[in-house]
Amino acid sequence: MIDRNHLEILRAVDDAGSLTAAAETLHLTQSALSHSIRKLEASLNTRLWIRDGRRLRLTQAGEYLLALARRVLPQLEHAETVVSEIARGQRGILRIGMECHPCYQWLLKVVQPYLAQWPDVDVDVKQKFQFGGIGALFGHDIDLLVTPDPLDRPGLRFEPVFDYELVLAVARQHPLAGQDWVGPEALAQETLITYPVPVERLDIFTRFFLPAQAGPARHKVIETTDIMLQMVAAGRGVTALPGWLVAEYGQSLPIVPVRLGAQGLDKQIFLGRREQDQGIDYLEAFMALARAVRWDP
Amino acid sequence: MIDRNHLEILRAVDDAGSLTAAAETLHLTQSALSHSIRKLEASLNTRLWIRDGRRLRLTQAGEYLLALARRVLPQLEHAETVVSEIARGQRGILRIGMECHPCYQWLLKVVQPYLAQWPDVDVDVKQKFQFGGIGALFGHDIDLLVTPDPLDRPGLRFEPVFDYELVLAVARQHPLAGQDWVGPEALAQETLITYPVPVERLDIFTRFFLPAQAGPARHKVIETTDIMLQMVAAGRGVTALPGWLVAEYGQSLPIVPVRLGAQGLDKQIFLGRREQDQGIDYLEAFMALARAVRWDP
DNA sequence: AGAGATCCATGACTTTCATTCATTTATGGT
DNA sequence: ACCATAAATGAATGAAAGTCATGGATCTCT
Repeated sequence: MIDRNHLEILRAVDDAGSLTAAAETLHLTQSALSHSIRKLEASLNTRLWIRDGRRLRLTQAGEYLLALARRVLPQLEHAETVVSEIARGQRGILRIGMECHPCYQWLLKVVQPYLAQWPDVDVDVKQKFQFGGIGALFGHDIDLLVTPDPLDRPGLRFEPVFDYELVLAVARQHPLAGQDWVGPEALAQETLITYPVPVERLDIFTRFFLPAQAGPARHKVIETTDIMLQMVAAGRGVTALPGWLVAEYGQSLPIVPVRLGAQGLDKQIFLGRREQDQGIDYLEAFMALARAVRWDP
Repeated sequence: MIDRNHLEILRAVDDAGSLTAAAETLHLTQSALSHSIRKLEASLNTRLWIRDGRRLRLTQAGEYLLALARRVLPQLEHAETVVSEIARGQRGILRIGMECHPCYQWLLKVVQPYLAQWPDVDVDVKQKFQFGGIGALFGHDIDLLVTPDPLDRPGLRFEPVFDYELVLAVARQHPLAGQDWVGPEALAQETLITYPVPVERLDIFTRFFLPAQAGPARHKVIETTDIMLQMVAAGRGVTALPGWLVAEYGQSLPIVPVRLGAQGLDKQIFLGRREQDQGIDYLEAFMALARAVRWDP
């Protein structure tokens, strides 16, 4: 059984040139080393050194193990520093879950400076969850959840990270483009484009159409924000998105925002995490950055 | 201090799924493992597992160490089998020293079947020695020495591996080509080509020219046998080489052998090794093969 | 809800093993 | 021949790893 000790001795003896000198560097007595190597040789059933005069020379088996030591020991030593970094929260993998399609744009704005600040932390973003975002948080599949629905459960903590208004994005030459706001009935002849999620999780339905017992003429689903807004710009439909996002895309595409209802649809995005993770530096740092980032100037 | 034990435990717990099951496979009690991991965690100042219900889940630090274990443990295990192979003389590096230029051709004929027979033994051939071939043997720079001079020293053993005749190689159309043999004075007008070694180590001088107080007209040195014989074939000189070697090259080049002196110059090549190396399988095997190989049909 | 089974944690104790101390043996240099 | 230096050895010791017995927590099944 080759133990770390043994590799350590192999290396020290080779570096120091003699048992006595190696014992010094290992803060042991020469006797201890002599006993150790004798025992190791016995367990391997091989000589690793042969006495040549009053110095030791490695046998071929010894040479082989020395090479192993020089290969393996640095890995173990490095692992110790890495573990201590992880322990102090200075290194790790931050796995972020997303339950809110347009938030991806926002997340990018946080992750970018974050990665620069924490070079030893890897960020991983997941979007599909077998048991929902909360389940993923509980099951330790993710460490942070970006969601519009802060389901308050013991063991979890949700915190709003930004407020925004959900607006209707329409093409610039669309008849509705000039209006201050639109009501549900004004969209009765329109095509509504949304992300492919259940209607009960779309605020445009739950808070806009349903209360008025109204609905759009057609409903199409599209996966990506870019294509979605290309469609809107082409006059092929309208969609509900965060105001800041529409404003941003408005700079490159002929689309404009229109308020939904007289008061507008206000929303909040929350960042959820496990209570027990409190105190992990790189996680706290992400929260702080998330709160700080402004998304529309 | 991360020890092999610890990695072993990390892996076993992950494989078995629980402490209790891992204890089984490691032939330890569950209690022993519990104590061990507790101590390891204390020494690293980090939790590696967190209790999740009645099962253990790895923390990030734990995951990292598990990855380390899966990387490092197989190396240690493999090393153990390699060492035992080396111990049984079934694996190693055979370092052969050469003090005899033309022997290289012969060596190739031995090494070729040897490598096939001993796939786990590497062969290394060295030709330059700071303190001579004997010194290299004593200094463990080489394990075998191929030499024409068996310097008998305590601790070393030399064994003749083949006898041959040193002959003069001349171009086929050379005036001497038809003769049964040549005397020293017959070469008084010739150019002699040799390897670049001191004259006192060239038999053609020590045993042929010097006793007759004669010598060649010119003496050129060339490193390689191939070029040397190209020169001879081109009529640019003559050279002294093993008969079997000249015969072999004679098949592709217009060169022929001529006996040196009426009786010819007989030589022997020896293989030397350290006495203490007796019993090393792959070394003995090389000796046996060396004795067995026939070099001229 | 309760009983039983399963799993991990813990403390006291025992055993094993690494380490030290004191000495001997071997080897080189002067 | 003598001294300095290096490794080996054996007995003694102490720390670390292991066991045993037990308790607490959690999950499952009825």
